[in-house]
Amino acid sequence: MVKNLKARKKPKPTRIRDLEKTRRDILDAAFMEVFTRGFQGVSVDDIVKKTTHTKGAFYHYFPTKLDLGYALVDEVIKPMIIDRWISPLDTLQDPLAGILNQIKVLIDGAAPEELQLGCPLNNLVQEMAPIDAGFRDRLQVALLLWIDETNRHLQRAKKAGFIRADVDTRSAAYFIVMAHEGFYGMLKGLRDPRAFEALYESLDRFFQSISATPVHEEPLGASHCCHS
Amino acid sequence: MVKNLKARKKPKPTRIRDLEKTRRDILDAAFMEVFTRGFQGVSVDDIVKKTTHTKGAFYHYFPTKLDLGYALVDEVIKPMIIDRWISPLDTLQDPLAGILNQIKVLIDGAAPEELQLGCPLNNLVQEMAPIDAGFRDRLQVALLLWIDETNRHLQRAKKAGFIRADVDTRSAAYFIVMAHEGFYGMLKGLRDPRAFEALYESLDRFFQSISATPVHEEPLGASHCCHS
DNA sequence: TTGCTTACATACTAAATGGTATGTAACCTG
DNA sequence: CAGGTTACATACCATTTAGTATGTAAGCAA
Repeated sequence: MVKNLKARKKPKPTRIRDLEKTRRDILDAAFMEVFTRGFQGVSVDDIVKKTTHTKGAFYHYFPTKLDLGYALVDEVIKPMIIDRWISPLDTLQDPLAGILNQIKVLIDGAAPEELQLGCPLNNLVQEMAPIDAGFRDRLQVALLLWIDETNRHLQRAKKAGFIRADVDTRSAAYFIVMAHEGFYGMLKGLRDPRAFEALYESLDRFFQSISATPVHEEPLGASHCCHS
Repeated sequence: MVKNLKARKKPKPTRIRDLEKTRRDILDAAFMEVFTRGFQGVSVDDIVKKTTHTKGAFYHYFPTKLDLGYALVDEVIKPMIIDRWISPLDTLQDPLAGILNQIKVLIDGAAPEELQLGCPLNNLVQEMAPIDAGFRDRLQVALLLWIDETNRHLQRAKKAGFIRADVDTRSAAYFIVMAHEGFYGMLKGLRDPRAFEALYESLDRFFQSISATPVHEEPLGASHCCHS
């Protein structure tokens, strides 16, 4: 009866089955489970238990568990990289300062227990890249996307005079992504908050070493260059 | 008969059962398996298949699979850290240059397929730290060991005048260990050899930024400081 | 309304998993 | 050499695992 009521309003108003949503539900639940316990650490049953759906739905959308993993990289993690680390820099004049700031914002905004889970991309790289070619290829694409987009911003910063002319922006982009991975990885291993300060300070020092403007808006101690 | 022959030579010459060796065999095989496929990715059966022993031997020495994992951290990985990253610096005047050099030596000396396996410590941190407290504690101890010992060398370098006086050696030690983890992690994800050069170049730049001697024996391009 | 297709739910299976029970030969102590 | 203990090997078990077979209701085209 409720059904009829709704059904008469519009031609296609009530969808008891929401195609997009079901798939997305499974994908989102899978992301959280895999993020917290690793791909090999969660079972398909674990994942569906976290949704309102069942195994039938799972295997309707994903032929195998591996295919779900691949979808996780392509449809959840890649957009997340863009969303968290690339897009926020779009409107900034100096992306270099923006990257450091973004790290601080995301670290400060995250719950401590979330921080200990590390970086979703890095987790999957460490766990799955050596043992599955499908993961390996997709994770490499995701990493290169991050590096390429970071490089784009660095080139822009270089043109604008924020980065010294002798700096190879691509190498720096590699390093920045590497630092992210190492940073989150260390936070995961050392639950010491002092780790954050130490790492942040050293990252800042590196950024200053490639920066054309020796002092940032927030100088950490004195200027680090040319005062021996 | 061979047995008798040997047995007469010394009081306890022939050991059909070698207590230490059996345990070590299992530990070594487990290390390689876990290193390549992850702790959750290998089964106890997998491990014993790689040895000449059986499941009975395994559970004689290790009460559970988790206990084996803990032993891996304490008895294999921790000594490996000292062996690979700390001891080689003992005889060097300038540990800073030594660290960079050691990275190069170990990377060059490793087979490409071994490099793609990443760092044994980092692998376990990423996989197991969030899901098991026993691993978490031991891995943290291992990381802090690495950081503390690195710091010791940096303090020595600072006293000897190789590191600038304003540098916080402990922060730098954190950063160096972080860079190792990130470095190996990236090499694992990006199988591009150019990644190594890019990362190495940026690492070198960071080291120069904390170094008191602006130019190393192998200057990468011109001096990076004070020539704007 | 009819009838076909899609989107799931339920029940099941074969294999793998961590762990145990039990047997047995090696080793030590007396 | 007798008797007990240690160091394993073998066979087994309960549970979990990815994946499948089958049932069924929703949605749609005619």
